[in-house]
Parts: sequence; C-alpha cells; structure tokens
Amino acid sequence: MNEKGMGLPTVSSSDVLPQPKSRRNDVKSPCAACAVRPLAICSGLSMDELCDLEAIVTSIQVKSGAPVFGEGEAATRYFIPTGGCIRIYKLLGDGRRQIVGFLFPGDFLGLAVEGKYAYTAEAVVQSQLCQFSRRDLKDLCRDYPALETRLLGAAINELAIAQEHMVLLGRKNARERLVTMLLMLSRRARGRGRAENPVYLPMTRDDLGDYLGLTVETVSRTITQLKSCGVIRLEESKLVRLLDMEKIEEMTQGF
Amino acid sequence: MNEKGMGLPTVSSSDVLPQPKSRRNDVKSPCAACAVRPLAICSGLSMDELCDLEAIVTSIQVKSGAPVFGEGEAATRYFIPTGGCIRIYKLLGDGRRQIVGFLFPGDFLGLAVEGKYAYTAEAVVQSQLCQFSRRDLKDLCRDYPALETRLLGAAINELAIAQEHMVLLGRKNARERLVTMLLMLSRRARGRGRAENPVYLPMTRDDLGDYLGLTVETVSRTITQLKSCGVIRLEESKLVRLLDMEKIEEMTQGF
DNA sequence: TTTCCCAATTGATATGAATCATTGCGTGAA
DNA sequence: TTCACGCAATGATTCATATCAATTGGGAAA
Repeated sequence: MNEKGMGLPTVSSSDVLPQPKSRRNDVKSPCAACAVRPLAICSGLSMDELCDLEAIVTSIQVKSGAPVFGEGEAATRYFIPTGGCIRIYKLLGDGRRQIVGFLFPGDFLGLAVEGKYAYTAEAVVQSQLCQFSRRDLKDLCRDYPALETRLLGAAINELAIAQEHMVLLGRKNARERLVTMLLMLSRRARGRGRAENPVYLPMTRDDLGDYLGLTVETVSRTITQLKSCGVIRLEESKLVRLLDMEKIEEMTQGF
Repeated sequence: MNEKGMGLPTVSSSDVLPQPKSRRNDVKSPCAACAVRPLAICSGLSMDELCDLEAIVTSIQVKSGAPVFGEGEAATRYFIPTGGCIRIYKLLGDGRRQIVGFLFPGDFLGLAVEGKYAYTAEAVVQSQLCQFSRRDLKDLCRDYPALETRLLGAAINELAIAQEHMVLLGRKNARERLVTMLLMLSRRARGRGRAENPVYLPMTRDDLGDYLGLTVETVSRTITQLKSCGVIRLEESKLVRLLDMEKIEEMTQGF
C-alpha cells in the first residue's frame, strides 16, 4: 500500500535540471572521462564513436523523489544513470506497488514495449543521468551494430536479474529475501568499484518492502532479527555491515 | 517443494529425437511454410535470408517431462518452440522450485548470461523446437543486423512479462494470481491465432503452483472458489472456460 | 535548544496461505 | 473387471506475515 508517486506529473523543469553536455570539440570530452563508462553500454567504443555518442547525449539531474518518466508514457528517451539510485515500479489499481528494480550508475534505463514505458522511474536520492533520444540512439545503432549487441546484453542481464527476483518473490521467506538483497547490493557495489561491505541502502524501508514483496513492518522486524542473529550490524539505519558472509550466503540459497 | 527435475541429465538421445531439417534446395522450404514464423524472430525475413536461416536450423522433438537444457550448462544452442509447451525454472538448494516462465510456439528460448543457461528448460507436454547453434546465429546476426534487433525485441518482451510477473508474485493474492494467469494464457493463445476462450492449461496444478508462488492445494482451492463465484467453469481439469470476462479483468488489476 | 515531522521500530492481533492428512477420480495395466 | 497409481480436491490445523496501533528516534526548521 503506497500512494507516493501515484498520478505524478511527468518530469517537470523544476524536478529535472538539464545541463547541455555535448561539446564535441572540447579539450576534455565528458564521456572519455566518465567514471561509469566501463560499466555501461558505452564501454569499448573507439574515440570516434565516443564523439558521436557525446553529440547525442545530455546530462540531467533528478531530485530525490522526483520522477524520470511514468508508466504508460511514450518512450522517447533512454537513460544511463551516472550517479545516485533510481527505483522502477508498477502500481495496481488500488495503490499496491511493486518495485521491479533499483538502478545504479552504469545500468541502462528506458527499454520500452510498443513505444511505451512499462513502469515508472523515480529517483531514490538526487541522481544524475545521461539522456539519449530514442531516435538518436537508434540511428547510432545503425552505424555501430556493436552498440545494439551491447543493448541486447544489457537486456539479457536485466532479464536474468528479474528471474532471480521471481525466485525471491515466489519461493523465499522474509529472512531469505532480506539477505539475498543485501548480498545483491553488496555485489553490485563491488561491480561498480565501490565498497562492498558496509552495504549502503539509499532507499527507505518502505521501498525495501515494496521491492521484496513484504510490508515495512516485516522488513524492520527481519532486520532486527538478523542483527540479533549476529549476521549483520547497523552502522547507521541505511548502512549495514555484513558480519558473517558465509552464513549470509548460506541463508540466501536454501541449503 | 518439488523434486522433479533435480539433478536431471541434460538432453539425451532418448529424450530428444533430432530430425535434420535444413534442405536448402527442397521444393518446399520448411521455414517458408512454418506456422509460427510470423510470431517468431524469423518473421519479416526475405526469401534469401530465410534460406540462410534454414541452413543452420534443426528441428527436434522433446518428450513430455524431458529436459531441453539444464541450469548452469554451457549455452551452445538457441531454440524456438514450434509446438507444445516448455517450462523454464530455477531451483533453490532445498528443492524449492520457481517456474519463471512457460514458452509457447514462436517464443525464443536460450538467452544466456556469461555463456551459461540461467535456468532449466523442460517440456510440459511433447514439444517440437527449432534449434540453432549459438555460433551460427551469431554469424547470421552479423550479416542481417535486423535479426539482432529482433532478438533485442524478444528480450525486451520477455523482460516486460517478467516484470508483470514480479507484480503478481510480490503483491497479488491467490485469487488475483490465478485469474491473471488465466487471462494471460488466453491472450497469448489469441496472439498465436488459437482459441482464446476455453483456456487450455497443459501444465499440472503443481506447475501452476510453482509458477504462481503458491502450493498445489492453494491452486486447487482457488480454482474451486472461482468456480463457485461463477467466473469460470472447468470443461475438463485442464480446460477452463472463462465465463465473466469483465469481472475477471477487474480481479486481475486490483480495483 | 525546542519543536516538529517522518522514518523506523516494536507490540498485539488477525488472516491468508502453508502444511499435513485423507479422500476422490480417471486412466492404464494386469 | 479390478487394481494400482498419479493427479486433483477437500478438510483440519499451524504458521508466517499482514494489519492495526503505539512508541521511539533522528534530523531539519524555528
């Protein structure tokens, strides 16, 4: 049950602050210096290709809680987060919410079905994203087929994550769900070159609940339970120290 | 809880009966006559392209209950079912099973992460599939970039279905899960040009449970409940007549 | 500092689905 | 025909999580 984000207006100028970024002839090219490029679909491009990419990209800022786009909207833009965290979710008619993913720097955002976004995307905390028009990226794919291969790779990767999450939602209990998520966040942080151990949870407990298919209360109680088991410790309410990795990995997989 | 399919051998010659199909110079080309081609990634290819496709494809038969491939296996082949029904699932260490999808004729099977299948695929009933070697399809994608675009489309489509299913698993109750699935199967049958109303359920109640994140008993009870509500009628135990479409659609979306 | 507000935690109780156990049903084999 | 077997349906009970209701905590504004 969660009404935040229902019937939200789409990205408005007060929420999103566009900052032109394409400066093809600059001394420093922003893409070349981009910290998340090795992670994203733009990795492994030649200098020339990078320039063409830069020519079509814009950087935007989205304030905490503000929408990037809404479910059902015409999908005219693609995004790559470069900072912060984005939640994507779907709503049922009575306000029940299921968060189907959290996106971090380097992930790809905006895959659409029949020209429409299938979910709403909102910033969990203030976030930065690279923005492409759909048309531009399509054109670029024609010139650089490798780019489409990368997009396919990103989609397959997302699909695998989604399938893992279906196992979590369909077959795991509350404790297993929590530790699975902690481990997943830890691994993804490592993948981005960030600290893997005190796991940082930028989202609220409510968000966690709507991602894990639980209520806030159950999330909270389960965290307490994991603390008393001695497998985690809260350094702050959003910073979780994993104490017993072995036990945690065990708890994740149902052995 | 379900032990069927645990530690299964991979496709063996007794389960799968290969039938060479590539007869480039035949009068009748099998792909040209293929009933599911308009649905599958092979739609919209020229006669030439179709010939090249035929040259790399094999048709196989898989007996009811037999595996097509197993989770963790090296992903050397892709498939397109042309008849029957395939379940794909993941297992937890203690045998809990989550079916992450059912595949029907025209769907694409075999997307892999890091060269390995992320799930097991088994025939629900005797099924036919077109089989491609990964390498061959990759080569063909190089020549016909449109093919890769179609693969991307298939992956995005799967992803959207997966996200819908996460909503079901995370936020819907047993009754909503059942009617959502019935409606989904009805729509997909229509999409394949088959009857949309008596919905045919080739899978067992056990499979339904493992797909919907419920137990067999709950599936059975919920079906009984839907019968007494008057929204469905069982013509046979695997053939469900949808009686009140309006009420059914209402029940799926949480209004 | 004090106040306010929202997020998080904790407690008491209700409930939907799981679990355990049994019965019924339809199909194929003897 | 009868029997056996697997699948499906039903019943009784338990249990995990939801729900309803306070209470606590921590950061920002006054």
